[in-house]
Amino acid sequence: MEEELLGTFSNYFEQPLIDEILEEGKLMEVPAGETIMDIGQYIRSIPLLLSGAIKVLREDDEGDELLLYYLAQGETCSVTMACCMGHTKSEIRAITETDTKIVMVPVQKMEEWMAKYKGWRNYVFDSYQNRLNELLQTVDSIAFKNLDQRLVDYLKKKVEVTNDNRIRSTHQEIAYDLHTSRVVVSRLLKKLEKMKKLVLHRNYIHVVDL
Amino acid sequence: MEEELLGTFSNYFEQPLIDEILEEGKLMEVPAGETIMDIGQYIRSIPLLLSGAIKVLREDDEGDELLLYYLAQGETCSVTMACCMGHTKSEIRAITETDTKIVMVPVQKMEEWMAKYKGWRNYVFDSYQNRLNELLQTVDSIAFKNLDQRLVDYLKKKVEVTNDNRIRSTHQEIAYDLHTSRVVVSRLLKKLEKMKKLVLHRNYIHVVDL
DNA sequence: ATAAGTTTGTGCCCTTTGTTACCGTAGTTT
DNA sequence: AAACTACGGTAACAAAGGGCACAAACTTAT
Repeated sequence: MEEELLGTFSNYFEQPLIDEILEEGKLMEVPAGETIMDIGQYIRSIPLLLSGAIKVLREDDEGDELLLYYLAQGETCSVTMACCMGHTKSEIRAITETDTKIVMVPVQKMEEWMAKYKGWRNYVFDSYQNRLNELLQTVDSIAFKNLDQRLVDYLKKKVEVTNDNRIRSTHQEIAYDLHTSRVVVSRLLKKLEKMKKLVLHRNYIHVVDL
Repeated sequence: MEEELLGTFSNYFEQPLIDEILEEGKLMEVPAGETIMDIGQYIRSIPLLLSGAIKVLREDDEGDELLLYYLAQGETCSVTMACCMGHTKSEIRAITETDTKIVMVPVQKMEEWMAKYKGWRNYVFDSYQNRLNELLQTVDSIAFKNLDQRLVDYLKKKVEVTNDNRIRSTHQEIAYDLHTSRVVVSRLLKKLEKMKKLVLHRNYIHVVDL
């Protein structure tokens, strides 16, 4: 685990901090598709993502979902951090998009390191900044763009994050992420196929050029 | 200024910090309707809101706007802070909604106090948390609600923030904030009037019961 | 092989929201 | 008073997206 920590975070973290993380953090290997955090849960540790990708989503009272953003290697979920610090319940759900390796750090340590390590402070702040910017982009996307464009953006992001130009999702799953209906997604995908941007198959989509 | 600072922030800030703010901060009194921060600007100081309210909005490339949230007394704009810390340009526009009193604190001090004062750290974190949550609510609102409900929420919030149940806006201004057209706003407002929830007048709306 | 379930394609219609156009009213300027 | 401007009301139409129904293609279980 040390090499991975070093490789991913060494530009942020000083050696004593790395040592503490090794000591206090708990390494988890999670397969794709697992819910590692859910709405309404209390959170006692925060995740540092060593490898893989995690999707973060929001749900309303009626169970309607919306993808907020993906977390990639070296990132952490600030919304979760915010919940930790405020000792409130989680506002979001996090699901592994690919197989992942995660270090879980207990909240108390996180607060302690805040005063103790400049590298940690910087990391936490940069994370907040990144998350805020991602959220702003999400807002832009749903406020200013139409579904065609949102779908294209979604597919691009998915290819990037999974590092695979075959998207292994059903139309229904995509519809949930974009908070729309399966019929609409099928329609738009067909349109993209006619434009030669992708090829549709059962259970996966081959992205050619978006 | 000291009394106002104390009144607003004394639950967060220790006395030496208050003293430093008094020394380093610059008090500004800004009338309603002024743009105090604009998209693309570099930011050299962050605002602490002593009194009044500020509206924070986002704009896309085509100049379409969307209200993100309001800042109230004792709050600060985390998106701005994030820009400061990352030394990037502002992602948002901030306009005074009412007459306001603001203390502007230079970025360097803010970073310095981060290591020095626990109260400041807590304040900054709570701010981030509040902003993230507000942004999540904004996302919920545009993703899951229809315009009727968004308009009602908007009017409620406006009454709360200005502490005035006469909303002094034209339909066009409301349309800009909600990122829709004037005609649509007029239509929905008329519907609300028929439901006895408000009374329409030229240049202002008398909110009765939403 | 057959049945049952899942996934996708598609036509039709409805609701919500956006657009255009035009009018009346109030206030302002000349 | 006439002309102009900003604001709001409304009708008619357009576009985007959602819902329903059903068929076809494919997969899995029996």
